[in-house]
Amino acid sequence: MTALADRRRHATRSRTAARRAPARPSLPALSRSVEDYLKAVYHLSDHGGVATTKDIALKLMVAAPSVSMMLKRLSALGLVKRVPYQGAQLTREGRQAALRTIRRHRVLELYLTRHLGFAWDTVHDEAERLEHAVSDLLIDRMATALDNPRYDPHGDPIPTADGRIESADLVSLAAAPVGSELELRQVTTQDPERLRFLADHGLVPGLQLTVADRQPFGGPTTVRLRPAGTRQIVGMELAQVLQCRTRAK
Amino acid sequence: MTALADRRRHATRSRTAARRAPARPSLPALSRSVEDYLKAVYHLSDHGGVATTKDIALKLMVAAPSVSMMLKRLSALGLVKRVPYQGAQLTREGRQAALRTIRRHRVLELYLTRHLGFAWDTVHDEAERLEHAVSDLLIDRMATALDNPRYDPHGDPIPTADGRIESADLVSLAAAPVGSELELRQVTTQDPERLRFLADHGLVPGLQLTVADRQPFGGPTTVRLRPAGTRQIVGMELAQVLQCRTRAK
DNA sequence: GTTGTGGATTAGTGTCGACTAAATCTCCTG
DNA sequence: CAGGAGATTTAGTCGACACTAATCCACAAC
Repeated sequence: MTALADRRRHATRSRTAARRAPARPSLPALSRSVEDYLKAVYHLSDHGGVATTKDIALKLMVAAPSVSMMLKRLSALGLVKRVPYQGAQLTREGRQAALRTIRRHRVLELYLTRHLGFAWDTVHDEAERLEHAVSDLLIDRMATALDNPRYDPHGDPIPTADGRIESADLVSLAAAPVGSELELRQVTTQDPERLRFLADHGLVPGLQLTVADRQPFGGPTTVRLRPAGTRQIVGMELAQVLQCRTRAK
Repeated sequence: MTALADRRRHATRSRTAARRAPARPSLPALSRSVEDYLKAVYHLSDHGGVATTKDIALKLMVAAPSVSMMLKRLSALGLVKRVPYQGAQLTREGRQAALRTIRRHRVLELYLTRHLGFAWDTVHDEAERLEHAVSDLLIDRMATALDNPRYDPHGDPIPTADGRIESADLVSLAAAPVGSELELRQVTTQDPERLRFLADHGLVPGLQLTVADRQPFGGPTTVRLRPAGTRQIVGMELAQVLQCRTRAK
């Protein structure tokens, strides 16, 4: 709970004593909806925070009351902890379930690009539908065919089959100081248009670059690409989406 | 209609004048359930017959009233023609939709066996779930990667992207006269145990064989395999599942 | 402290697709 | 041609998930 229930705990007016969730062994077969909600909560409460009803509703494009209802169900299933009017976080089980779905999604994305000729700006929607239908066995076969990859086409880390995920310490290109020598690691957008633009300009994970210049007041950033040495001007919105690792000088 | 509404047409007590279905252009995005029902009707009314409520219910493992309800909906959507208490057949549109789903299923089965190391007795369930989630684009990519195959791992013909399907004129091994020289073309079971047995004994599509002997009264059939010349005894139930083409002597 | 406002929840519905129980129809048989 | 068996449909529910409208809570601002 941590960030969730520190104060105003009494606001729950001691509600019906949280039912036991029977410690599911492994695969209770979650519905598509449940998986989507768990993913949303995972992404929104990413770094120790709390997912609010509104944010979940926006992300999943449903009305707020639908979220309230579903969070109540997920809470009864033992997949989230929530404090009414405050927000929700995943339990350990909920987190495992979310990571299983995310693993499926990311392995699928990579497989579609590597083995079936999809461009990186078109795989998201396909993976979004398939992630609810594939078996873990199929995902593992795909992962094997891909040589157990660690990152998807956008640079996001792929959770392992046993539910571990790498947490990288990255900095947005928009926040990196001028002069930084960086390696582009993740591209955190799914907008096809942006992705196509980025690919066209060589801005894909693995790229080595140096921050050459930045206009003040959120203006564009100029980066120098390695090894070619060409320069590229990246607008603010795009720079925010490019997550980088600082590289040894 | 043909076989459906020849007699007892008045049994419909002139019901509310069949609503217009608005001649959908191409892809109205059918639900998983609808696709399953269409497939069931397709398979059950295969050779000009009629699919009955009971048979559909058995095949889909649902209760009969669920089938009645759904057939009414499908009829309203213009996907089946039905005569109450008699049965249902697909319309042209329904048949196209069913073939689209079947194409997806069979391409998936073949892809899973050829490219991801699945055995032919394990692909059915996986394909059954995936067929409702994959895009036509993905299926076409898989088909291309497979070099536009004509048959799935069990020998069933794969419908083309524009909805044509090969109709083969096959005879069951159980019905082939002694002395026939045959090529095994299709294996019409999805039972994993049988499939494993068949594969273990080399009884897979493409096999050349000769009917050497048959016990009377539905007893086992003995076949001689080509080119090895070894003999194999096949029980009645299995023989019925092996569909063959007669081969030039 | 009261109060206003925006976010959250409850209340009440609707749809899809399943179910059981109770009619109803078809068609075979005597 | 009357009955009856079995298949089919109707009637009434239910659960999962969505919605809108109305109410409720939290928190910041006075």
